[in-house]
Amino acid sequence: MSTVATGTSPGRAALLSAMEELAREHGVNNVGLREVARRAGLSHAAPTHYFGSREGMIRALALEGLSLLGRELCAAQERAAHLPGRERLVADSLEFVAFAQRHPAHYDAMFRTPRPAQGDETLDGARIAALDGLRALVADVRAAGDITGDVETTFLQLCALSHGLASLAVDGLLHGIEGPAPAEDVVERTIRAQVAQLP
Amino acid sequence: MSTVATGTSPGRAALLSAMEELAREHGVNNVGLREVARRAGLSHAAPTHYFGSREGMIRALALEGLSLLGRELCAAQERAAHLPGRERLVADSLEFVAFAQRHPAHYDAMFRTPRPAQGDETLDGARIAALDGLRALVADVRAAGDITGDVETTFLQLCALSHGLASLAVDGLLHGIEGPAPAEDVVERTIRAQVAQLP
DNA sequence: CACATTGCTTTACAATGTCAAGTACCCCGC
DNA sequence: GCGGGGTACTTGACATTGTAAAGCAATGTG
Repeated sequence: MSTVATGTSPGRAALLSAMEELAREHGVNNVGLREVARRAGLSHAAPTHYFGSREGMIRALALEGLSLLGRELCAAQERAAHLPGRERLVADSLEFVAFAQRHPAHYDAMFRTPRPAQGDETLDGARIAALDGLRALVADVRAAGDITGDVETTFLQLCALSHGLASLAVDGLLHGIEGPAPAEDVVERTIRAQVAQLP
Repeated sequence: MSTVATGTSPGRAALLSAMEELAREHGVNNVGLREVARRAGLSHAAPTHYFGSREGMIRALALEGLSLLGRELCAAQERAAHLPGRERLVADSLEFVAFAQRHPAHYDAMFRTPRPAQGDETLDGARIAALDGLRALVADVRAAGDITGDVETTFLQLCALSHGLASLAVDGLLHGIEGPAPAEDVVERTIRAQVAQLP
């Protein structure tokens, strides 16, 4: 073969998980192809073989993370299905932030890999799909009469707030902006206030 | 000299502005010390001389950006001083997002340079200082009786929402999440809705 | 048995970040 | 007017990186 290889294979999976470990430690843009290969016990060119380039490898991590996020948001929704409408919004938003903290490397690759990697439509599609559960939830809760605001506006408010909080939390910036309270409490308080204010 | 050099000097300024150009084009973590030096017309080691390391150079860009942001948020506040309380909150939040779009390289360095660079207290201090105007504004507007919610919570809501929107906008992700409406309209609509909902 | 595909490896190269030393210039005390 | 010390760099070297090209064993497939 000349370029990028098949979908799954033990080597590929080993590389991805090695990359995740390293990105967790050093930040996603400080991981080297060769270091990843070393940790996975393969030759230095194995990552290029599977992912085509450094950027391709990050992209692969992003795709993996997006499908994970989609599943976990749905799972959280099911767990919260019996709660009142607004509580379901709180639960899903909290789960979003918690996901970012649990999988910081994936999260970086998914939503925080600046400039390049723009205009990749399968990546864009995966992002939309991952968030579609949340969008549908907002529509449901509105249909049930628990909130009355415009669905798209409400959805974006929740997305942007959650993404903002998640980014600050993952980068350890919350303590810089807010006081020294534990990050999780600050996040929960803010999201709760937000959802309570929704019209 | 052995390590990092003085505060200002023509070379240093040239390097910083070369870096800003390059970071705008390729994203902040794809700029190379040597490329910056080339564009500034200096030798490949000039950046190391001034900033000590690659990380130090990004840090310098962050500090520059933070002082800029602080000034511009204050300027926006003065321009909006005659408006009703909530409109002043809208104006300052919008200015925050607009700043990120006007100075994407600085913004990345300031708020979106993951993992390392954590626990740098002069950077943390500069971040707090840059946002202090907004925090004070929230307190003012509340003191005037235009809003009633807790100052810290309201402040964090606005910060996180603005940061989230700014990040999405800068990364070109808004079109992926929201429809194809121009980013600026989406941002304005969302921020306006948010401020209107504040208790 | 020929042949393509998969799953890598080896070799090679240009470019990068960083370190150690060197150089040209300016100012200040003597 | 001259030596010494700082400033503002440069030059040279080195280990390491991302990427490209070619190769090679094993595994199907006709």
